[in-house]
Amino acid sequence: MIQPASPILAPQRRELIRSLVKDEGIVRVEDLRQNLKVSVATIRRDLEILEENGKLQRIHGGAVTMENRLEEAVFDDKTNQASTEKGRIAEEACKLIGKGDSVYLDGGSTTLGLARLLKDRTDLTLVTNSLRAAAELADSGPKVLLIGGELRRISQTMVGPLTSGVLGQVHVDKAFMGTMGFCLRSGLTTTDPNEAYVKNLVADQAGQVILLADSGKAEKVSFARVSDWDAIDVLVTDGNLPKLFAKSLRKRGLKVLLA
Amino acid sequence: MIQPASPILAPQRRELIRSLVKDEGIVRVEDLRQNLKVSVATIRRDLEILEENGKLQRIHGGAVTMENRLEEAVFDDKTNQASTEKGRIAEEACKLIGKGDSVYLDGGSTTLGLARLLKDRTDLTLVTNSLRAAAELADSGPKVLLIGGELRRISQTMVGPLTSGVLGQVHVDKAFMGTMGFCLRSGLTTTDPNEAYVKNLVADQAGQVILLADSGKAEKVSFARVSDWDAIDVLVTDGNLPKLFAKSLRKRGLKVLLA
DNA sequence: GCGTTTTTGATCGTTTTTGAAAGAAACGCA
DNA sequence: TGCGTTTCTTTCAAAAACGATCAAAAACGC
Repeated sequence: MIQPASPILAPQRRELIRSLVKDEGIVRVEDLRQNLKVSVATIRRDLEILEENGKLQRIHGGAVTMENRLEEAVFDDKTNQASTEKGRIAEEACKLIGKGDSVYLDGGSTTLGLARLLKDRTDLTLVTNSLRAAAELADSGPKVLLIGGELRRISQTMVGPLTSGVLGQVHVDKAFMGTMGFCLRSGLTTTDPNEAYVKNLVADQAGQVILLADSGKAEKVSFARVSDWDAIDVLVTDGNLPKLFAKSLRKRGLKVLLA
Repeated sequence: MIQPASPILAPQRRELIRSLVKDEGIVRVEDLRQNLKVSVATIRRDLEILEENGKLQRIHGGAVTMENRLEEAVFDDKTNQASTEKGRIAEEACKLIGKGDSVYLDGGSTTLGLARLLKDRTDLTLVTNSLRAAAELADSGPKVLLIGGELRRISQTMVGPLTSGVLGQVHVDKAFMGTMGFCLRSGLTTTDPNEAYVKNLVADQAGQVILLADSGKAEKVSFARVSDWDAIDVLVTDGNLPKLFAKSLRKRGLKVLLA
């Protein structure tokens, strides 16, 4: 049966606009009016609602995706200061994730970069203690499990003994860890003992432990000891790592990947 | 759609609507009226029933599948909607919190309002399954513990059996719970069984269980049963709650506060 | 068959959505 | 900067959809 131009329901129309913005990156009010056969007033109202819901960002004459916001671009640069290196490390790490894997994602900027690469990986199960990683994947992506625990404000991660509650009940194939410093003698260190506690718990039970750290962290030692090198299976870092350092780690049985 | 000469039975019609919504993703009241040859009043009643049974989600002019329901649109509408009432409810609830208390904060818009009022309460320990509540208190406020668990995207809460890991290790003086519907006969109900599971765990071990719900939720029944009224100690709602309702609850031993 | 309960359709007042119009603000260009 | 044009916000009224209520119709049990 052919419908004589059956009108579209309001929520359906808004969903249409939302996906259009997502696909095109930008839409114009006038285009929407012609395509959707409603008045500009209605279009504007729709955009207003969608903006309130955080689905898009209105601009003069139309709307753009949240990602396209200038503001956000600035912000992203900040988090990725050494963004080229950290981004490359994240991309390299991403290649290590197989289909259907269950992975743990530690807190930190490098691992956060990895989280951004997983938005389409609905095949994965992701365990994390990072609120930012969870926020990054809030709308789509893998199944997300958060470990509980005390919120450490500065890093926006969950730490401390309570984390054992959930961590004791799950297993991950691969754990991607961050660190504040790594050193041949002292192993891995971080600033907060509670944070270290979690990293240890994870490392203990993960099938494979993969450390993501830019070369700037090499030979840096922080306050809280996390673990020795034998807890680590793979190190993904950048090409500026001293060759002797890499060689020494490889002799200890680690796989060292330079992004 | 082909019509039998004889009228069809009501349950048969509803099943038809249900499968239509499932297939099409969206249906319009007017279309249903024409195809089913019944009045709009009947269609509306059918949709109402199907919605109560969790089979679909009503929207202005029709209905959509539960999967299609415009995610945050639903949630955010709620945060804005009766915001004055919810704000008052939150303020009233806030008065119940004593110095140094440990409190649990459930997910939902009303409890989120309460979270906003706690930014200066550094004396508290707050346990929550809500990422939004945690985000609200990300910079300052009480000590925050998050329970772990699977991330439920639509509500941005952690749900499911894994939550028992942390919840088993903590005790809270007061638990502030939200709900999708509360009803004298059916008690408390919500949309997701995993969500209900968490609410139950919390209610079981909290010193005092305080339900925050605007009167619009009264006599609404959702899909997943949470608990009976005897699990609740205090109900904080608004003045629009039918007096008989309040009276009946008080008779059952609940404290009913009208904000 | 008859009284009762359930279902249905109609009506009315209310809420939501929509489109139009007028003044304000932003933009492009000289 | 100033000016014309486009776009935006605000406001209002019409239209569509809604919930509540009531009476008629149908289904039901005995």
